Amino acid sequence: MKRVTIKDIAKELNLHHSTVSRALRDEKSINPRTREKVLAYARKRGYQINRSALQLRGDKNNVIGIVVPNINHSFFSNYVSLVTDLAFKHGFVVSVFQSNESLDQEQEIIKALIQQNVSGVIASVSMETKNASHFSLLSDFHIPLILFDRVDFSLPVPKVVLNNTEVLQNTVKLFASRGYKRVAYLSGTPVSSVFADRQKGYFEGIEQAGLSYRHCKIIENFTLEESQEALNQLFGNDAPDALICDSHIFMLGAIMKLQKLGMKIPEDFGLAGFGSFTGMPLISPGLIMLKQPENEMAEAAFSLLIEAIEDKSKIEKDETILCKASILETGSEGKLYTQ
Amino acid sequence: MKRVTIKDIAKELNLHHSTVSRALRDEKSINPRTREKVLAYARKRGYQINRSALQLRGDKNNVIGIVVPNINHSFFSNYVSLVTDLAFKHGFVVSVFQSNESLDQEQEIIKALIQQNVSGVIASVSMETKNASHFSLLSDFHIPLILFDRVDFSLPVPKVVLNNTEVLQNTVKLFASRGYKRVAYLSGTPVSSVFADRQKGYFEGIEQAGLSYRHCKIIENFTLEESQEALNQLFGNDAPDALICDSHIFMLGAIMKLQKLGMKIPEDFGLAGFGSFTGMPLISPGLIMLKQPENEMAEAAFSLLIEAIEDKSKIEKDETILCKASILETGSEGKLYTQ
DNA sequence: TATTTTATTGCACACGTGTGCATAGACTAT
DNA sequence: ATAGTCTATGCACACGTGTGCAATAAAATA
Repeated sequence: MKRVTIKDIAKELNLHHSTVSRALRDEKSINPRTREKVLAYARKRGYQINRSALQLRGDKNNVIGIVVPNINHSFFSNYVSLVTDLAFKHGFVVSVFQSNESLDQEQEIIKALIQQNVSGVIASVSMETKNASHFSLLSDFHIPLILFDRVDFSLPVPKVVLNNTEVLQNTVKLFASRGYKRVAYLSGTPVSSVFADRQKGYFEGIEQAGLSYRHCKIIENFTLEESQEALNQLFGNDAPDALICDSHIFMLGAIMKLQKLGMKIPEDFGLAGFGSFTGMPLISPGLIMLKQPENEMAEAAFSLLIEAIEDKSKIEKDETILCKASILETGSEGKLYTQ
Repeated sequence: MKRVTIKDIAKELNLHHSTVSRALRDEKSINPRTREKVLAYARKRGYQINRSALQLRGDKNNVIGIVVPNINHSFFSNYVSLVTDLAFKHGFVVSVFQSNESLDQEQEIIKALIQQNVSGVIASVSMETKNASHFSLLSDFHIPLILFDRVDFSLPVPKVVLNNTEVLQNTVKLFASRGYKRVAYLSGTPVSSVFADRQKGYFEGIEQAGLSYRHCKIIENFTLEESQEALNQLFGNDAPDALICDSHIFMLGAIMKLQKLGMKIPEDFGLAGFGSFTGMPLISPGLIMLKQPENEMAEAAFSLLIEAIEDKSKIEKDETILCKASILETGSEGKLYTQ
């Protein structure tokens, strides 16, 4: 009734456990007859290797840690889903942690990752984390780390990020080229590298397009309520004629606001934004969708990690992979502006 | 530069490793002066316990396995998020697996869970899994299992499910009481317990309400395209005047269809469905939302698991916790029909 | 002072696995 | 027949931790 081990098999077959171990690993030094006997008995008893024992010997335990601010967020859940599949295909198992945007929890998570002896970590830092130096504890334990999307550029590790600055520049310029003059922006707190970079891009884009109107509203929590409040202020006086949103929730709020005002997209108003939900293209045509290449980003992060796990000398490789968002317009079929 | 172990600390302080172990665990038999010395040095060197070694001794490793069909699905991502937080608060770590609705992968996952020596598992079985007997392998290894949402009632383990049959009965009857005569249903394949139960409830509800119209369309893949195809057939001839949807995607398709037909909700047509997305209540008022008590379900599953982990005699307790969905109507404020 | 109790620490083992080395037996070649 | 090679298996150790028991020293009691 107990879990069967290599020693159990050895005792049963009157062999030494080392012989059984070798047989199970298909070592050439083992007599084929013996190997068959061992394999047959192991199968019969449902033997499963004990990875804790392996790990204790110094072998890798093939666990990858994934740290995200919140799993229940379409971007991150998709990303976790992709990495989980990639990992499983490569014989890894994932441990998932969410920081809930809290620095304290992030620190606890790092301890847990170390105690678990994970083979490597991919992390997106929390909003609260201005300084991600606690992540360097991982390198003290020789655990490779890849930063993803929300990164701290001061950490000397490989990173995968979106071309946030450029996308905002291009979106503003696209609007300008279409004749919109008053392009506003609903963003998140610039503590996060993502939003800081985008805000930089927004202002640069305004500059480059020769526009004068500039309104960037910061939204703390990505809820419909907060976005509507911000929209009311924005439309109160000095209203925009185009808007870029950092979240599909903001876009939803904007669509509703515009419906109330009786304004049509894109004739009366230009609307662009990151993220989408099922059917959004069909609810309102003429939307500019800023699409992150999620598969590409996940795959890049994963292969960087595998590389670092297999060759630890690369842990400190301070390389940044910049993935390009595409700018699409909803309609009968999505039109591609930038790849 | 190497990871510091108990033995390292012992050597440095001229103590036996067992003494250090006891000091770190705050055993009363240790001299307070010694303990302080050990703690100070451990802190200084950044000692972190090695859970693999612990686990090898037979102690629990505090890893919980979560198996879902797909992480990137709002219901499951929310559920994984909730369980992850609960687990972390209780000193557990989660390993997440997705079966991609594939039986093969599910079997691989079970092996991985056993090799990892997880303390317990919460699983939702895949669509492809008609017979979940492979899960019983876990019990051979004395690993507690809780089934969640998508369950196989033939397995003698604790389960947490929604009152699927009842909800569909009640929704049909609610529509009937409001004067709708032709209530249709868009569902998933009844291989899954969830949809089988709901379909049963639909037909029972029709029966109990004394209606004659009955149209239950099965949709294989929950995409907007497939749902629109089904809706076109449904509205082709013998059209319904009310519809119950198993997914917010179907609801979205229906809303768009109704807009095209110029029909208003709820005056001309009754629409109900499971799942929601941000802002749905504001897109169309008068919707009947069938809301799963996600927190309650996650908490129930988690506490069942903890119970089973702490007292293995309860592993085989074949108990089913039935959580009640609420039936809400969107509007200025959600109106509650059933708790 | 002799003896018993108490306080603190060390020793040895176990958990499951893999590997370098030694050993034993069988076969080959001179 | 003796030495040498090859084949197959056993032995012993290591990984990091915790615990029952033994041992030592110090303190308390008689």
